Amino acid sequence: MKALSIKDIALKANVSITTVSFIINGKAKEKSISEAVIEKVEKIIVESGYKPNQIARSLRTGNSNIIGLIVEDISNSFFAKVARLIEDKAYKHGYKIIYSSTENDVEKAKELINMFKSRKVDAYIISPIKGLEKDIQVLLNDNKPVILFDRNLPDVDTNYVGSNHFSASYQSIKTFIEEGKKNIALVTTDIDVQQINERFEGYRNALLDHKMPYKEALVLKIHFNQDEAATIKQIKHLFDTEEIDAVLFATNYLAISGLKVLKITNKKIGPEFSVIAYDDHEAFELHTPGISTVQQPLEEIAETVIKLILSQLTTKTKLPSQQVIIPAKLILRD
Amino acid sequence: MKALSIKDIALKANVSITTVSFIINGKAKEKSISEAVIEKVEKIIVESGYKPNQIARSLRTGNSNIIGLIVEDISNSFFAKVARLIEDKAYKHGYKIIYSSTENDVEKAKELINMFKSRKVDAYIISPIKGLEKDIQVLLNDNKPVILFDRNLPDVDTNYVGSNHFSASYQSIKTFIEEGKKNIALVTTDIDVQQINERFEGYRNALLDHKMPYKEALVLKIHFNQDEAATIKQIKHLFDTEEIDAVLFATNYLAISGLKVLKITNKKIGPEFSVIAYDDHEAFELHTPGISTVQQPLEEIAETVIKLILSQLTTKTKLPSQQVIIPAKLILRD
DNA sequence: TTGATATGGTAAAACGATTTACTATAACCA
DNA sequence: TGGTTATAGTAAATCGTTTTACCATATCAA
Repeated sequence: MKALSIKDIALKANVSITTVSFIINGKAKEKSISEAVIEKVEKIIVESGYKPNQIARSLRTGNSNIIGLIVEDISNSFFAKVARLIEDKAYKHGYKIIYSSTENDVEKAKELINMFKSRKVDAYIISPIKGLEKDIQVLLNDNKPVILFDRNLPDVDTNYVGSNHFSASYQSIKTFIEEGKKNIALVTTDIDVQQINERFEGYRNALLDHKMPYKEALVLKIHFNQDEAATIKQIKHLFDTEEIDAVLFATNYLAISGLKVLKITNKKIGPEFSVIAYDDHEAFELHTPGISTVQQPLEEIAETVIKLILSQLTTKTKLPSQQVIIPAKLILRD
Repeated sequence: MKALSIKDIALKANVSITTVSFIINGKAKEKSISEAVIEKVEKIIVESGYKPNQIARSLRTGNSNIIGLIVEDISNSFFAKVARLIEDKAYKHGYKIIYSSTENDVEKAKELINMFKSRKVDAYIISPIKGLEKDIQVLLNDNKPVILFDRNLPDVDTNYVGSNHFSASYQSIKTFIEEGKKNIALVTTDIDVQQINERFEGYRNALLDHKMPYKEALVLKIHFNQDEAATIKQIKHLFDTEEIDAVLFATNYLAISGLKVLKITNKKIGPEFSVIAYDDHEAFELHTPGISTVQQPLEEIAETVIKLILSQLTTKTKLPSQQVIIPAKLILRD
């Protein structure tokens, strides 16, 4: 039982394929098709449950109504939540999302871009990594909208939506200092992306601006793809060997590992040991005591991303690139 | 700068389109194309960076190498994690995932199925809701592989991968009873899906089997799509008005709301008040004290789903439906 | 009456691949 | 020698749409 085609509809209605196509695409009036024919054809379409083959449509028109989403890891709660919001909003405008996780692997990311390209996605939403500059430039040359989010690629002139990681990080450390903390650690990752680098710089600058020493020993850079057990070990080592009274975690999964260390070692968060985590997570709110976090406004990020895409998609002319920085909020708990 | 087509390659290599196609698809040997020609064409393909247009390919062959994934909410950590695992495994076999969230809305789900159908996805992975039976049957009649997961639809004869929710729930309650709990509450949702119903039945049967009364007042069914504030209010009301010494939460997001209530009201989990949550979550491990949970084996679920899909996809003959039940584990914490 | 315009519609090319059926030559065997 | 088979490759149909260019006929203004 093959699916119906436009041909079948044309046959049933005793009109040409062209006529059916015009009606489907709402061009009937403009192409002067009579009301009677329109009604007849529409009735047949509804009755038969005919749905146009999107593949054929894409082949002919060159666009797919699909938006490609490339992130580091779709199961990370930050990305999962943004993805959901983006999907919702895209869906309302007739677009679907196809996604993939790069695992911070440049080769995989390049492959993904190529797959999306050969699938003719209409636009790209990418949380990029270094080394993708050229591939993204190719997309831009091809006149495809590309929105970077969460992380920027300074060498690529395209749209970017993200938070001000430097200032959020700076604020966090400033808060620690004002609380009288003397030995503030930073647990971050070793991936070389702007967002992570900014968090580091915010940390360092806040210290220096307040005349506090920047001690390398208090900065732990965790290798990205290692398993959690190793991460926990390293964090534990840091806590065991250094005298620390406050720590900023640069990502939520690092913070979760860190909290596990505290739990294992039975170290308590309190006046003599403070924690701030980057990117909120249910676990932080529920933790006893509550964990202060830097909250990125997911809804606004998603909204902005979609808005940028739609504006690019509807105006065929190339719009100037926009860099939208949405401030992150420091949520102090307990 | 339009993308290269197979025609361009044929022209450059001075051979026919057919020849190029055979080479691309690894049928060169079988179609007796000479080694010299193969090499020449392959060289041109590599040098020019030509990538076949998947849309055209799909139109001609009728399959897309895309698998459609339909879940309740992709941002829920359970689904996000399974989705990530499924994506990984699918990717390794050359398939991509296109996903959407139903929000438990039958109409939206039907629409999604139709969109996927018109996009000619090769297979469907669906966490279904009641009311979708007919639509899924249509897919099956169309000979498309459909794997239901997390929830089953008893009236549809297709593949299913999930946990034994009845026995996990039963075990949880039994554990409570053995600890001497007398007033065990259940916080669940009002959606009518098998998985949720089984959790309820497990609760009820465990009580009755142990000669304990089933009290309707201790079962709170939260309306699915309401916002969290309302949920918190209802749970708080339950805790305030009923004497309860243990509670089973039927989903992780309900448990999170419940834990928030405890935090707000400063009620402590301990010997006189126990909690078990369904579907693990980072917040449960980190909570003080740790929250016991029913853990579904995500990796195994994803693995099984993909295995079923691939076996269906590779054998064109219709395989008998399989129902794979992977036991859930009750993790007791603290 | 003539030329222009509106009305109502259609034929056929195009999108970029896959695949079937075919051709032409060479090699081989009896 | 003639018939069969292997080798090396190609032309053209096809998938299901959209869209361009066109054709009639009717109407209308000058």
